[in-house]
Amino acid sequence: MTGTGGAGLSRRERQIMDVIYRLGSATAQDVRDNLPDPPSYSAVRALLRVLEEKGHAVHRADGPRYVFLPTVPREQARETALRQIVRTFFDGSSPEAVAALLDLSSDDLSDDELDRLQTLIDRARKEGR
Amino acid sequence: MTGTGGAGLSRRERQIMDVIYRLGSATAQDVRDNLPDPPSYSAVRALLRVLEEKGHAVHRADGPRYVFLPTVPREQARETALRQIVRTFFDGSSPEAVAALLDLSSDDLSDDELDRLQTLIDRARKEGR
DNA sequence: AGCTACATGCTAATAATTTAGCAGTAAGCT
DNA sequence: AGCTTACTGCTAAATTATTAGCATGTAGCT
Repeated sequence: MTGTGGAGLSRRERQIMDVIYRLGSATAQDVRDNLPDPPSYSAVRALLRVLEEKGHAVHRADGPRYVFLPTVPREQARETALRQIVRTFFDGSSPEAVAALLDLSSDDLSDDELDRLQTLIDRARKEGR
Repeated sequence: MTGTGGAGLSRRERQIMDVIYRLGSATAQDVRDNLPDPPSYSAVRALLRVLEEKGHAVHRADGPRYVFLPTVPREQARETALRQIVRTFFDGSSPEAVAALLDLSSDDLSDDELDRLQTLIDRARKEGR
């Protein structure tokens, strides 16, 4: 296997996939508008073609333009991303990660959200025994 | 600005930084041992030199060899990483991310860990009012 | 002291990524 | 209909990233 290998995406490829995941779906123009240090429109399209060839994205025609979608569903991709972070930065301990995440945003947690987390913890407790 | 720009690291560079963060610190050999599709020892060292030039890592002499450390502390780096994921995959909602994280590992959460999370939630609740 | 093993620094070649430009086509408007 | 605008596909060039090799230095051992 050549190119970027099975291991990962190149810098731009990753940036583009991030945009697509963030927006859910995106046209070449959408992508360009959301890219740091955006290159030419042509460049973006070339990268999108590469991503399609590599199987990371697909497109659907929407009128005159293409809308790009990720092949790996968002939920699955984010799970992978979370696992990666937990492994790299939290010694594989997800509770540590949860703690950090709570810390990160304890300011803007609404009561509803706290209730929701409470429910999740209660559920985990039941399942655990 | 040239090179990888302010935006991010190349594929290998990121892989290497991940290893360093995971191990806390690492020699060139450590890095190589933990790299997917490991290239030659020389290649690893060249990359480490680049990472130093770009300011992402520093080294300290440990006897005859160099031990590499990240310049950005782990805690700060993981915060950045978490924010990035939350933004890309969870519409900026960290509670969603927490929920996914709990889901991801509800099986292997110990009672102690659950207690700890409970405490965190209680604390957030107090702070919020 | 001499040998071995394992480091490093540096350099140059190769491979991959990233980019922009040109030509063509369809939609929408006046 | 003719014009403008916004797309696409493709290709070729420039820039970056990635790699291996060679020369050299130092610690540790016999």
